Amino acid sequence: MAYGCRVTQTSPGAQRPRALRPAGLATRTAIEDAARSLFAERGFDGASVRAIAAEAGVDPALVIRHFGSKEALFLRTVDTSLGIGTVLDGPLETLGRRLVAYFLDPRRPVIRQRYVALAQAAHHDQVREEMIRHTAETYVGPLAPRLTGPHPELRVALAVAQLGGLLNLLFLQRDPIVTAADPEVVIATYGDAIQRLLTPPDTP
Amino acid sequence: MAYGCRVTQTSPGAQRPRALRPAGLATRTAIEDAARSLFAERGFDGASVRAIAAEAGVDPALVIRHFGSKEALFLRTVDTSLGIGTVLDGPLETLGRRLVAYFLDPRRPVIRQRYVALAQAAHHDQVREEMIRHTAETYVGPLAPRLTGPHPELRVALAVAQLGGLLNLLFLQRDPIVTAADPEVVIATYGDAIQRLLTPPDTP
DNA sequence: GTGGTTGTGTCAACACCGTTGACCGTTGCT
DNA sequence: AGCAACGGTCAACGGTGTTGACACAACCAC
Repeated sequence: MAYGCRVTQTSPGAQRPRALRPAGLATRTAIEDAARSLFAERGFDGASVRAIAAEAGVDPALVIRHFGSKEALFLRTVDTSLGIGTVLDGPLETLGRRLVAYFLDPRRPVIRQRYVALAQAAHHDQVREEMIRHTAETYVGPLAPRLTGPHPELRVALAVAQLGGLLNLLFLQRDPIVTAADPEVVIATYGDAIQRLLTPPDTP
Repeated sequence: MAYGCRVTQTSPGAQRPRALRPAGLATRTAIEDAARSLFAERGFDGASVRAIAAEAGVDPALVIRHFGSKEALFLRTVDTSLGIGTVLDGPLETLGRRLVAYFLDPRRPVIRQRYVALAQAAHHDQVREEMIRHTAETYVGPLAPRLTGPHPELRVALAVAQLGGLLNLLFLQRDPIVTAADPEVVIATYGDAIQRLLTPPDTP
């Protein structure tokens, strides 16, 4: 009954070791680097734990030992925010187009990789919950108070849905029409449709 | 070099046997029924070939024998259209709201199941191509000619993207905000945003 | 009727997957 | 010195989709 820190009495989730030694930390980051690389390169399903372990030069079992599960490793490794960050800080009136422009920017090819990996992992519960949390924290929290008119939270959530729809068609489905279209036209057209959710025309 | 009908010379895809006998047809439909049921119930990943075979009362190998692969069985079994059909026939001016209303209708719980299964299978190439084909055939083809203004095909594709975004947030991510919201509000708000893509206000 | 072809079905196996338990050496604290 | 915990390896488990070898049944030509 009296044991160490590996497993506590009630929560099997808190299994990450505290006070790790230098060697442990080194291999941990090696595994994280390998995971980041392979998840981006091959997606969630395509990157096997064994391949990640091989890339990091360790035993597959050690990956699970350190991170608990492949899903947990993914969550600790892949940035679910896709690097949005400061885009949301600008003026609300042009946010629609700026959001679309950010994700369509060819100088950020990492976004596509991360989104594909994220979408593949989306039907695992922990990842799903993290995405919900991220939406609430990154989008709804900061944005809803700045909106006028009814149902601000819902309208932000719907704007996020609309944004996700574009990423889905563009990066996952690779729809030929949208892919071949002039990015500026997509930014203007789709951005304005998102804008309508954030600042409806009858709410000046 | 000279063999029967199982595999033709050039196309390895046409491997389904012709002129099947009654017994074969019966088990084929049994497998299809089991697959339809389990794919809807557990999704693409959750429904294993072995489970489908067990439900149909046959050997797992027979499933692959008959359909070539799990992916092919899925494509032959699940309706990728989600039953849209006649919704697109009505007046263009109210199509945005009608589309959203169709997918939010609680009398059609099958839609959610099929969408989840479809989304899980979406990163397999054949399924992806089928979805692109379906978008082109069901939405872009009939709708784009009815649109006025510039880039009609692109605007239809973007409307489809937007619609998919809602389904994604609602059925896959199960976002609490949208889930808890009044469906009528969602239909009005999101439907009007879609409508803006189809009939922009500056194109009367 | 006989033989060959072909569809139908079964069985065992392959290669791979995420994960776990048993085990061992090393580290660091007391 | 002793001991607990960490860092790591190994083999294995139960699961996956898929394949090849093989057996039986139905049809067709002779």
